Amino acid sequence: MTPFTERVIAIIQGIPEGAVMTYGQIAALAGNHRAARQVVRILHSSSRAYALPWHRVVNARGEIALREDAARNEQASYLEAEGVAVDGRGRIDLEKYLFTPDDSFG
DNA sequence: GCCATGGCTAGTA
DNA sequence: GCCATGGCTAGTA
Repeated sequence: MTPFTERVIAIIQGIPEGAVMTYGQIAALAGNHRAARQVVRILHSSSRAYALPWHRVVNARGEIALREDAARNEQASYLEAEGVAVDGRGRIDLEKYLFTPDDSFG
């Protein structure tokens, strides 16, 4: 486990219920703003092992990024269960739901 | 070589 | 729509 990966995992574990973060935002916070795709890889391979709230991660446009319908529906229903509104095309309003860790430190 | 991205540009209306 | 990106991993030697 590299430091970058550890930071990504810690950041994802810190996303609160009812909020989302983007791949690029997580990568930037972990120290490399260009490593968004690595965040994808980590989610893909480590979500289960680390019990990550994978459903709270969306792309920069506020859309569910998963390809398969079944998986998209699963993510949408997890989000809605937490109070995050998802429209028919899998879009989330980032103005409302984006979690920016800086907020916590007022 | 993979990948659940992101940012920019061309092309349409 | 295109394609550069980058940390990681599988597969070979």
